[in-house]
Amino acid sequence: MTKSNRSELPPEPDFQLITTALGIVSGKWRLYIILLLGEKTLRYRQLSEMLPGVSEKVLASELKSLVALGVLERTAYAEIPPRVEYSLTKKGHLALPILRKIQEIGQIFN
Amino acid sequence: MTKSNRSELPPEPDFQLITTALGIVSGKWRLYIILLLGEKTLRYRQLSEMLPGVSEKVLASELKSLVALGVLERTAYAEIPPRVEYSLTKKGHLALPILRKIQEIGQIFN
DNA sequence: CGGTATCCTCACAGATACTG
DNA sequence: CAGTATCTGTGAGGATACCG
Repeated sequence: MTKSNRSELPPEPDFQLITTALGIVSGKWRLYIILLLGEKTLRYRQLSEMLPGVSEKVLASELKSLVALGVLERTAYAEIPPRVEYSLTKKGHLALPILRKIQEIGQIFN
Repeated sequence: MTKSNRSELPPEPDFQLITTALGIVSGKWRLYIILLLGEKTLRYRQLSEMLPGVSEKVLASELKSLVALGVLERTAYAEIPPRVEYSLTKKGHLALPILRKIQEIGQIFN
């Protein structure tokens, strides 16, 4: 009774949900990558240039993980030279508003 | 011009904010600890029992870090046996709604 | 009760060189 | 251009024993 709770979170923290969520965002570059792709689709090289300091290996493996998690979508075009674009999936877009909000936490504690 | 943007986030991701935010939540038990204390003040032993699987050392060091970051408050009572209570600071309470929302990301990707 | 003090280990971030 | 392959180190996280 009381009222419907169709999309509300339980009042108590849920360890499973937290673990899943942290699996998405934890990693020095992940959140940044997702937020960049939340604005527009980008090519690998563009991402690499927008993230000075990240090594090729780390960027590639983070992208691969995020694709596997269903956050990002990878589109390869059969051209020469090769072109690969990364964008958010539907789920990624669903999560985007919350992911953006995480930056507000940074504002509070800066 | 346009409209006021007193508390809005910039459209582009801010690496500094993201880094600060991740420094708060990243860590296997941190978010869980914060959300538990978001509901009520708890003693060390209570936290320890609500987090089966966390070792004494890890719990103590996570609590210490969160206190240092300004998320938690530690109150020790000069009693025997000793009593120590942990609660959210003002900043912690400010961040709480966003921190709770992070669980929704888990719902999306489960 | 509320922690330290030690010791361990292994996953993962990073640098660099190379390839389809 | 868009990645792999390989090697390396660092530190978060953990197990256990002990202390004020």
